[in-house]
Amino acid sequence: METAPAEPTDISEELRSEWEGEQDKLKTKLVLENCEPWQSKLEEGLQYVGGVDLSFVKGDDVNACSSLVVTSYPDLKVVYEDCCHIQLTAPYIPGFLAFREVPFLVESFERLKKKNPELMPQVVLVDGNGILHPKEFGLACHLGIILDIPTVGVAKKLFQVDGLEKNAEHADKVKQLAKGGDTFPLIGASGRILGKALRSSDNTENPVYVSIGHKISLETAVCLVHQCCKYRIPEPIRQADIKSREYLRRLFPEQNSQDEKT
DNA sequence: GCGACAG
DNA sequence: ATCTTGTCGC
Repeated sequence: METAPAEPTDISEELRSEWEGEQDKLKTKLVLENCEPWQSKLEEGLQYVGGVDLSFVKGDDVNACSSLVVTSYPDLKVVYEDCCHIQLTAPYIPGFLAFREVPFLVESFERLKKKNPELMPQVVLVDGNGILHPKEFGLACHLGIILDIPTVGVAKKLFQVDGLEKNAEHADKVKQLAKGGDTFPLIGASGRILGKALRSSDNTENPVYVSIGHKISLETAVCLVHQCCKYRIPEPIRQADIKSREYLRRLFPEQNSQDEKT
C-alpha cells in the first residue's frame, strides 16, 4: 500500500511541468517577423511550400501516419510527398500538441533533406496554431524553431485562449467576412494580435485561424495561406492530409468499416 | 469548483 | 484526431 498507483492526473501534471519548461526555453528563440527576401514579394522568390499533417487509425491511439508534402508555388502542384507509419507515445494534452507530433515531423524533414534536399520548402504550413496558443507557443512555433525554418499555424477551430471565445460577437465577425481573403484580427486579453481569422475562399463560410509560427510576419503569413487555398484548407496541408489517410487505409484495411468484436 | 480545450 | 448519409449546387 506504499505504492499508490499513479493516477493519470499525476502523470499529466508531471508532463505538464516538464513540457512547460521546455516551451519556455524554446520560446526564447522565437522570431515573429519576416527574415528572408522572398517574404516581401511571394511571386518573385517563393518556390516551395511545405505542409505537414498526422492522421490516425480509428479506434487506435498508437498507430498513425506522419505526412509531409511539398508543393510548388504559386501553382500548388505536389512535387514531393512522404508518408510514414508511426507509433505515438505522448498523449494529447491541449496546449502541448507539439510534444506529441514534432518528433515525427522532424524525422520527415530529415528524410527530405537526405533524399531531395533541393525540394526543401522555404516555409511550412502546419495544421495547428502558432502563437495563437495559451503560452503563445503552439505546434507551428515549436516545429519552426527545431527546424529553424519559417512556419505558419493554420487551425480549423479557434483555440480558446487569452480571452478569445467563439461567442456571438465572434460569430458576427465571421458573418461579415464576405469573400476569400477577408480577415479580422484575433486580439487576446493581452491586447496583442495573436492571429487572424481568414476566409480562405469565396466558397467557404468557416474561416481558418492563421498565426505566426516562426520567422514570418502575420501579414505575410495570412497572404501566403490565402494564396495557397483552392479550398478551405491550404493545399500543402490538405494534400498531406489526403496522402496520410490513403496510406493508413492501405496499411489497416480492416479498420475501415465498423467491425466491433462481440 | 466548473467549464474550455489545436490535433 | 475519427465516424456517417444525405443533400445542396455547379
